[in-house]
This record gives sequence, C-alpha cells and structure tokens, in this order.
Amino acid sequence: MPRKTTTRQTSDGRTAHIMAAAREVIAEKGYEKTLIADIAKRAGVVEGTIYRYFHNKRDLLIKVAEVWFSEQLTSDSQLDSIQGVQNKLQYLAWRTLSIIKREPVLSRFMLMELRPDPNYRATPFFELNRRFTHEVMEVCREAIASGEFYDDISPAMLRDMLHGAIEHRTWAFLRGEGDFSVDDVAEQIAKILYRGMALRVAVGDAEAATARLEAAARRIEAALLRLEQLGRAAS
Amino acid sequence: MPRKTTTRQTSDGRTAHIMAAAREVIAEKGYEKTLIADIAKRAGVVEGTIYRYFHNKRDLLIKVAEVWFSEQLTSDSQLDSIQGVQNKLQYLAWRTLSIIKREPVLSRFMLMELRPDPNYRATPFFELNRRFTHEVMEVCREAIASGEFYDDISPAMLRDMLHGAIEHRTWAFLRGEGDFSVDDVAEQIAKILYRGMALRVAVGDAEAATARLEAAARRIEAALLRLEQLGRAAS
DNA sequence: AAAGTTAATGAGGTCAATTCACGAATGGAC
DNA sequence: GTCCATTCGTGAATTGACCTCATTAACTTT
Repeated sequence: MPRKTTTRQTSDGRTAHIMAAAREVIAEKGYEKTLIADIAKRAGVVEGTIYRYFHNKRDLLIKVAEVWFSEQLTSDSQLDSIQGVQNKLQYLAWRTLSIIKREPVLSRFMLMELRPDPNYRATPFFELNRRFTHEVMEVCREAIASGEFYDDISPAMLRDMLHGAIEHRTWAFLRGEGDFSVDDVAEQIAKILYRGMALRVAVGDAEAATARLEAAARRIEAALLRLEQLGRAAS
Repeated sequence: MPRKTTTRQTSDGRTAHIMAAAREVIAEKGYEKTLIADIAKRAGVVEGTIYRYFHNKRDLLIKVAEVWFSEQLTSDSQLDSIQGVQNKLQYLAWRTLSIIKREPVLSRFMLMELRPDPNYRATPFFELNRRFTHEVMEVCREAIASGEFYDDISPAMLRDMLHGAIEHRTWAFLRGEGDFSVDDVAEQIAKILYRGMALRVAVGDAEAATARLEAAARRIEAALLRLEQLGRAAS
C-alpha cells in the first residue's frame, strides 16, 4: 500500500503550522484535554510528524503558550503617562486582570501548569513574567525613594501582594465559576496598598496629641484657679 | 500456578493501610511522580486491590490529602488569646506560612492540583479551606464594625490579599528553590494590611493642628501669668 | 462441614504519548 | 537532466500508566 504523498514544507513553515493548530485545539478544549492526536488531525499531519518538530507534548504546549503570552505583552505600557503612585499601581493591577479576563485558558495554563514546574526558572516564562511584574517593584521603589512610601516593606513584598491578590481573587473565574470586575478589583487592591504604604500617623498618635492639649488645658485651669483665689483674697 | 496467599483484612484496616503507604510514596516522590504501582508495592498488595477501596487514583490521593490537611488544622486556634487586630492578622498569616514550611509537598498538591480542579467546590478541601480562611474575614469584619478599619474594602478582598500574598511569596520555595522566613513574611503582610485599613489622619494635618492649638494655649498661659503677677503687685 | 460471602489476585484492556525504520520529496553537484 | 545525499513525513509498533474483571481463596454463617 502506497504512502500518502504530501508536499514538504520548510521547517519553519511546518513548525508555525503545527503551533497554530495546537493553539486552536487548546483554546477549544483547554489544556488538560488537549491530545497530540487532535493537534495532528487539525494540522493535517500524522502524530509522528509533530515529534520531528517538538521534543514532546509539553515542549509544544510551552512554545505555543510563549508566543501567546508574548502577544499579550506587546501593547506598550502606558505606565509613564499615568500620574500618581496609586493610579500607577491601579493601572498595573488592571492590566494583569485584563489579560486574565481576556485569556482565561492561557492564564490558567500559565499559573497552574507552567509556574509549578520544577525548572520554571529555565522556561522563557520566568523572564517574561519577571519583566512584567518588575514594573510594580519599580513604582514602589520610586515611591520609597521620594519619601511618599514608608521604607519598611520591600518592593518585592508589594509585588507579591498585588499579584497574589489578583490570582487568589480570579481563581474561581479561572475554574469556570463566577466572574469578577476588572475595574473594581484593580481599584481596591491599589487603594489598600497605597494606604498601607503612604506616610501617615495612626489614630493612636492622635491620642497623644489630644493628651498634650489636655495637659495644656489643665495648666490653664490651674493658673485660673490661682488667679481666682488671689482675687478673692484681695477683695 | 498457585496464587500468593494473603491474610484478609477488614475493609477499614486495608483502607488505612493503603492510605499510609500512599502517603509515604507521595512524601518521597511528590504528587506528580506518584504511581499506583509504587503505592501497591509499598502496601504489599497488588494494583487491583487498590481499586477495590478507591474509585481511582485521584480519589485515593484526595482522601490521603484530606486526612493530612485535617491534621494540620487540629491545633486549636489561639486567635482569641491574641490582642489587637494587627497581631491577629499576623498570627493568621503566620499559621498558614508555618503549614507551608512544614508540609511543602502537601501544600503544593493542594494549591496546584486540587484547587484548579473544575469541581473543587465539591471536594472536602473547599469547605476545609473556607473555614480556615474565614477567620481572616472575621477579624476584618469586626475591625470594620468597631470603627478601627475603613469600611470601603470588603473582608473577602482582604482575605484574598493575605492568602494571595502568602502563596505568591512561597511559590519559589514550593518549587524547591530558595526559602522564606515565616516570621518576617507574616509580619510584613500584617503590617501593610493593617496600615492600609486602619483609620488615620494625614501627617501634615494632625501635627499642624496640634501645634496651633498648643501655641494658642501658650498665649493664654502667658496672658494669665501676666495677669497673675499684676494681681500680686496690686495686693 | 457445606454453603455463602467477599477480599485479593493478576492477567489483560485501554488510552495516550512517544519512537523508529522506511519511503518519498527536495535541492545541489556534475 | 540525472544522480545522490539530505531531511521531511509516515504509520505501525512500543511503552507506560491507569483501570477492569473473571477467578481464586480466605473467612463467616448455619
């Protein structure tokens, strides 16, 4: 029985072709249910062909996700045009939340499959994500330097709070339950972080201020009492 | 060829036996690399036996993790004996961080395998975790009711920030890279959340107001002093 | 001790990822 | 234009893991 004849493609062309097919299947079925057989069928090739271009299934999916994720980061950051530290933080939270809302399948794949990988640091995502989350640290670092923020919390901790809160908040959505408001969540996270870091005095210190005023009032009272008795004695 | 003879066990005994073996294997190999074959070998039974007691691999692992996780929650909460909202938040963060530090394999399994599950809400972990994280919300709710906290951020958001920050912060550790200080992370998270939520006045306002009032009081004192000395001179 | 019940076995079944020897298309050398 | 080396693509075969089930053997009841 003769083999099916095919037109051969350049390595790059076939690679892109397979990746496009893979992306369609992932988008339809979600990561866990994506089969190499499905991708091969969609690409119009046989399963074995895929292994000529990708080391294994995971390798293929990672390469697909890498391009996909990069696309999400292409829109140039509007960070510089935004005034005020709180607004900047809110924008950064908003940007991440928007990606999650727009691309739940990709987000889920990244957060639950790629990041837990023991050698995540070796994947391109580590670097991509680092650049992405670094902006939060930069904003905080500047705010600390300018004296607008306290300097007792590290920028890294603030980055973890902002992104950790986003992930925790959107988990149900990524699981397919419920929804969230990009604007509301971004506003709340930025608000609490800003208030937590901006220089202020606690109500407790206002207590001290009140005590000082009370002390002053008592001195006045004492002086008035003496004056009163002096007046009485004179009369 | 005669079969290997075995002593029969009660259903409960065998169940516990298999779960103990499974837990050992999971602890050694981590979740992903745990095979039913390994568990069977360790338990001294054949693979098929496991399927008499557990519906499938996932079911077994979930039941193991459920007991394991429950053990971590048994130590009764010392929350009530802790004074002050910030200290309470710090304690709750500390408690979660301690579990992660003590049981990284279990934590990782819970965070990355169980929680993403589409029907996570149906697992016992949803309820266990809900009870666990609820305490953060309770503390915040009380602080809002007493007027110590602003009321413009929902307790649920604060819970997400606290636990999200913890997860984000400990992710590298769970992947086997680096480490973290339970005490330091707990302190920082509690500090920023407390400062972000506690009613405060801006630095400029309180200080200036107090200073002006003190100055006024001093003028009164001075006037009274002059009056006093005038009276003395007259008598 | 016979009959009934059910724990445990272990040989297979299934399903998906992965490998590989071979056939076929291509492009450069002459 | 025709070799021929290269490498693309095939599809059958292999592997490895979870899971099923008919059968055997140990225990319980009567």
